[in-house]
Amino acid sequence: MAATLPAAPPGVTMLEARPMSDTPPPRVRTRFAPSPTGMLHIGGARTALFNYLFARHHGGEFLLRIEDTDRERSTEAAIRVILDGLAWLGLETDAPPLFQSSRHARHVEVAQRMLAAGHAYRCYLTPAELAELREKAKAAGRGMRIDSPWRDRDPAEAPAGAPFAIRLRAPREGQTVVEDLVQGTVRVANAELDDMILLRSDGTPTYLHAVVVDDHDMGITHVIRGDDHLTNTFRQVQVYDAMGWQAPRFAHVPLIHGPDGAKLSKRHGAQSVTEFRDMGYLPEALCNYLLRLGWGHGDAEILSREQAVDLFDIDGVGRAPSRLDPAKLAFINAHWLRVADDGRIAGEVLALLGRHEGLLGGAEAERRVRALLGALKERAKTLLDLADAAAFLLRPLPLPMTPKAEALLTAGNRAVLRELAATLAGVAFTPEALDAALREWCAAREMKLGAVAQPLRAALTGSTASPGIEAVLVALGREESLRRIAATAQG
RNA sequence: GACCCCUUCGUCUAGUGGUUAGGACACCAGCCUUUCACGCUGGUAACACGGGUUCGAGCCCCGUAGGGGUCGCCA
Repeated sequence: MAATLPAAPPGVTMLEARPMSDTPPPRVRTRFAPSPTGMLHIGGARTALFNYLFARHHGGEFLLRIEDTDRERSTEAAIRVILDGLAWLGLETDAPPLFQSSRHARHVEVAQRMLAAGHAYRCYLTPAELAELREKAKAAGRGMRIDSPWRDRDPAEAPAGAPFAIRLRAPREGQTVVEDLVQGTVRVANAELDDMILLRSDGTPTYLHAVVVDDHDMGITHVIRGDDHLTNTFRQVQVYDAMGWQAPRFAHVPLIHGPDGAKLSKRHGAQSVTEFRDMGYLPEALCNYLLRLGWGHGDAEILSREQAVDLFDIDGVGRAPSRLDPAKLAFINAHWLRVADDGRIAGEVLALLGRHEGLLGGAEAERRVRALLGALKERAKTLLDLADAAAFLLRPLPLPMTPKAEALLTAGNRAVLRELAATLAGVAFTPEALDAALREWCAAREMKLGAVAQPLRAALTGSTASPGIEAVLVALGREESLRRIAATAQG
C-alpha cells in the first residue's frame, strides 16, 4: 500500500511525457503542492482532499508536486512521509509526483525571458541596503513595501561583477484583481505591491516564481490551497500577466484552527496525519471529518468517498476558518469503525495488541478477538479504544481486576459463580443457548439476571463493563470461561 | 503598522429579502437494558455590535469590534 518513492527524474520531468501542445487539457486539473517539512499537516491533508475531490468530481486529474527547492529541509524521509500519508488517506494521484527542484532550468529560463522582454530587471541591492529601505518604508507607514532603485536605473551603472537578483517589473498603477472561487472578488492596489524577486542573486528561483511557472507548465486549471496564500496570489497573477499566460482559477480555503480558535500548533496536540493514524483513527473517518470542516452540503454528515466525489464542489466551501473538534472526529470515527470490515479491523487490533507483553497470541487469540469484534466495534471510538477493550480476551490468568469488579466478587457471589459454573459446563456455547440457560438459572433461583451477570462479567473480564455476557462467554470459549470462573471463585 | 480575508447554537454547518432560523457533534433528561455502548424520544443553545436600504433583513450597503492571514534573495 505504501507509495513507491520515485527518484527525482534528473532533467526529465513528466512534462515531457505529457506534451501540452498536442493533448487538449482536461477540463479540470488540480494539484497538491506540499513542501517536505517532515510531516503531512492536517490542514495540508484537507487541501489535498479538496483538490482530489474537486478533480474527481469534474472528471479531471489530480497531481502532486513536491516543493523541494529548499534542499536543506527536503529529505527523502520527509518526502516519504507525504507520499505515505496521501496513500493512507486514499488520495491517489494521476501521475508520479513532480519535484520542483527538477525544474530549475525552466524557472531560470522564464525569468530570463521576462528580463529580455523588459518585464523584469536586475536588482543589485545588497542585504544592508535592503534592510535600510525597509526601515524607511516602515517609518513612512507604507508597510514593509520597498522600491528598488534599480527598477529604473541604467544597467550600465551596475557595479561590475556584482551579484544581482531578478525582480519583476510590476505595474505601479491600477489594481490587481483575483476572482477567487471561495473568497469572491479580491482586489488590491498595485501601489501596495512591491517588485517580487523571481531569481535570487545565487540564481535560484523563489517559491512565488516557481509556483507560477510550474502551475502553468503542468496545465493546472484550478489552484485550491490554504487561505494563507491569498495575498501572495496578487504577485503571482502579475507574473502570469507579464508572461501573457492565462492564470488558473484560484480557490483559497480558510485555515483550520485549534479548538481554541488560534492557529493550529504543537500545543493543540496532533497536527500531522501520522499522529491521527497512531491515535487509532481510520483514514475514511479522517477524510469524512476533514471534508465537513469548511465544506457543507445540506444536512450531509456521514459521507463515503464515493458520495464525497459525487457531492463535492467549490461552492460548498465556506469562507470562515474552522476549528478542529476532537469530539466530532471521534463520533465520525466510531461510525466508520462500526461499518468497517471485520477482518481488516481484527488485523489492526491484533497488531496493536501484539505489541504488548504477556498477551495471548496466535490462532486462538485471533479467534477470540474475531468472535467478539462485532460487539466491541459498537463500543469503541478509535482502534486504540477497541484494542483496550479487547485486551482482556488475551490476558493470562490471574486477571487484573478493576476496583469495582473486585468489589463485586464477594464471598456470596463467588459461591454463586461456583454453582453457575456447573451449569455452564453442560450448556452449548452459543449466544442463544447461553442466554436461555442464564435466564432459566436465574428464574429457578428467583434472582435478577443482573445479580449474576455482573459478578460473572467481573470474573470473565476483570471489569464491570463489557459486551453482552453471552457474547463474552462465546468469545472466550467454554474451557477458558470455566477457568476464569474457577480462578476467581477460589481466589 | 500597512494591506487582504472572515464573523449563524460551545463546535461543524444549512440558510442567497418574508423560516416557529434547520441538521450534526457535544451537553442534559427519558426510554431500551445483564454492565458499558449502540439505538430511540425529548430538551437547553446562535444570526458579534451600530447605522442604513426596504413594506419586510441572518441574507443587501456602510461603519465598529473581534478573529485570522500576508507583508523574506522561506516554502
